[in-house]
Amino acid sequence: MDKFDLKLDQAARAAWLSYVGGRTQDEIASQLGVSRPGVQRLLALARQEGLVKVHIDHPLSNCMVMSDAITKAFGLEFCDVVPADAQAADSASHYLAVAGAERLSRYIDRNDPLTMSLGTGRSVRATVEALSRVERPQHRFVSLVGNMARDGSSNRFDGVMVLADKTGGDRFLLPAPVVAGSVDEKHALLSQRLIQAVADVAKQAEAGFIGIGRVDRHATLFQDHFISEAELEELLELEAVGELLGWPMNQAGELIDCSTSRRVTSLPLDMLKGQTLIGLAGGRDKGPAILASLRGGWLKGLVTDEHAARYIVETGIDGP
Amino acid sequence: MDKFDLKLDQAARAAWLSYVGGRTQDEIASQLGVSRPGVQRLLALARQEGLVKVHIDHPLSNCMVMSDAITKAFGLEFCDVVPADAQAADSASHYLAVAGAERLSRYIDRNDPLTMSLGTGRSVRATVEALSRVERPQHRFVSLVGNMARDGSSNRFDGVMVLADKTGGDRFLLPAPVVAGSVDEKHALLSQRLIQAVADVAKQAEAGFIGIGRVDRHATLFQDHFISEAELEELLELEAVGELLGWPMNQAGELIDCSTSRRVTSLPLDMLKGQTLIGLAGGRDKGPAILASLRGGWLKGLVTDEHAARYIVETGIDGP
DNA sequence: GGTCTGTCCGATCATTTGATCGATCGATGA
DNA sequence: TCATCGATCGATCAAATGATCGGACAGACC
Repeated sequence: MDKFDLKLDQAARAAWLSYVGGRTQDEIASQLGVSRPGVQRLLALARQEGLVKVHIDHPLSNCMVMSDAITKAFGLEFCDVVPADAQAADSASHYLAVAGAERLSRYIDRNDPLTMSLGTGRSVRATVEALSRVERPQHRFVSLVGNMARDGSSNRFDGVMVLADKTGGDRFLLPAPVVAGSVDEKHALLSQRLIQAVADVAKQAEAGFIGIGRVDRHATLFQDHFISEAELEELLELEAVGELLGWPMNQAGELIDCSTSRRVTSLPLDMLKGQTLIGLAGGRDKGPAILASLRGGWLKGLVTDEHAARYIVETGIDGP
Repeated sequence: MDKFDLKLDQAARAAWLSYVGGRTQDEIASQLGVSRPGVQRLLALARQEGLVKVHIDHPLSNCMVMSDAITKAFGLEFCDVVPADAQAADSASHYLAVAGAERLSRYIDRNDPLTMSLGTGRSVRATVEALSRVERPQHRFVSLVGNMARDGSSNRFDGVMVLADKTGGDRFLLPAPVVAGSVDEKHALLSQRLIQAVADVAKQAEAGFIGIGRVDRHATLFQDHFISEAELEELLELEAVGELLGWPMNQAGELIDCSTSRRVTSLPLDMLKGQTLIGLAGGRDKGPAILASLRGGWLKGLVTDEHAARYIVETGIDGP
């Protein structure tokens, strides 16, 4: 045992010289009188035994911890967690938008022609608005969700519109309401050549940025009158907690089949499993919805904030 | 400034991914959307700004033994001994600074308003520079030593300045030279309202971090022209071996009364006996000075290095 | 409006680090 | 005393890192 302690002592010394002193392993080797690989082993030992404690002294380090945990737990390609701003609740959505825009611009900046799909929602809208103007007429942007209200008016501020305006790219809108009036209407809509053409383009998209909706009294779907109060009640009855592109899902992320979901005109989520779907949502209230989306494995990337991330980590990843 | 903060944010992210997450710079680059050299620069920035804190969590048995011996022998509250580095004497002061900063941050991190006093010297300066930035505007930092040179210029990089900048706390500087030109000038200075006000704040400090100066040909006091060659000779004649805040003392730690010491404007050491004075100094050459300070009982804590510690243990504590 | 300067960015190369594998030394048992 | 097993050590190579350089962009000044 004494031998091991001696080694640990030397390991600690090597760690000091390396991490605090910034010496190279060669220098440490000559100082401690061992070979360079020997120093290597000492350092490995020091790390393994937990002698080396690294602390990043910045508020973001919290976010990084959670981001890492979420990425690993749900097999994402990335997860951006923006810091919560205690004194300015309204700016939280702005942070989200900036972070989202940064991800988005990674795709847009490319010169090769690109097809990108977009969902709807405040987050998506804010994200594209936060994007800076670049000339990319070769790109194509396509809606994954109908952008018409029930009264036939079309949302002028659809994400696709703004994005196409900013880049000069082509736009493909889905001229349909999010939720059709009846199953028959839905089938009628979906059989239209125009809509099928848009759907075809959407299938070719290599990535999609979509919002994540909660399903409760404050649901966007309900507040924006895409679904009626009775329909909301039915969804709640069936334990829906969130929705992606209008498709409701339960806590486990399983799609819910019901009278409402049968009338949703958006592209089926199954069809999009091949492409990189990126969720944008923040706020503790959205936590359950985001967690459901992650559990269902629908997303490849997530941009969220500290509040939601904390909910997800605490609720979704505590068990082993 | 906003731009700089954003950069720092990203630097923190990069540092986290690199040091905590163990990713390679390539992975970080693709994750943050910058080039690899970009990551490199971010990491350099993070280190430079002190975002990265490394702590080696192992008591080196050698250091530990001496630390214990010194703590007991001189009735200290603590004694930190950092490992020595054979080559590269310059980095030794960095080790000291890291250890000192760790002690210092124990005080600073507190939320209740705090008054701390600081001496001058390279060690103190390095220590505050190694401290990470924290927002603590409620704290007050006060000089124990005049921070003006004889030509009237004031050291912009006084420890108090840097510390106040880093925390946003209040600063109280002593607008006086360390050693006045004459006894009359000293009294004139000390009777100034302004200086008395600063002294009053200093008396309220609950802890002070001060350097320990040697008195010989390489004395800081002499090299920085705070005292003349003739004055140095006089001090050596009187067997001065060290000084605290400019107050010279002999081997036994007794203050020396002489033409020089009568002109020192710093706060009297007696007045500070109530507060926790913590000495920062390392290197075998500083051994005698440190030992004298300990023997005089002026210090409650010590941060030193292996060299000085060995000198102290061998010279000062050999008899039982 | 043009040019100039300073700053920032990314390609390239030298250095450092991490990992593998064969060799050597020591311990143990016949 | 010798053989064998095991552990540790150091040579070598691939990967990762740090540093330098040339070029491009933005802002300022003329």
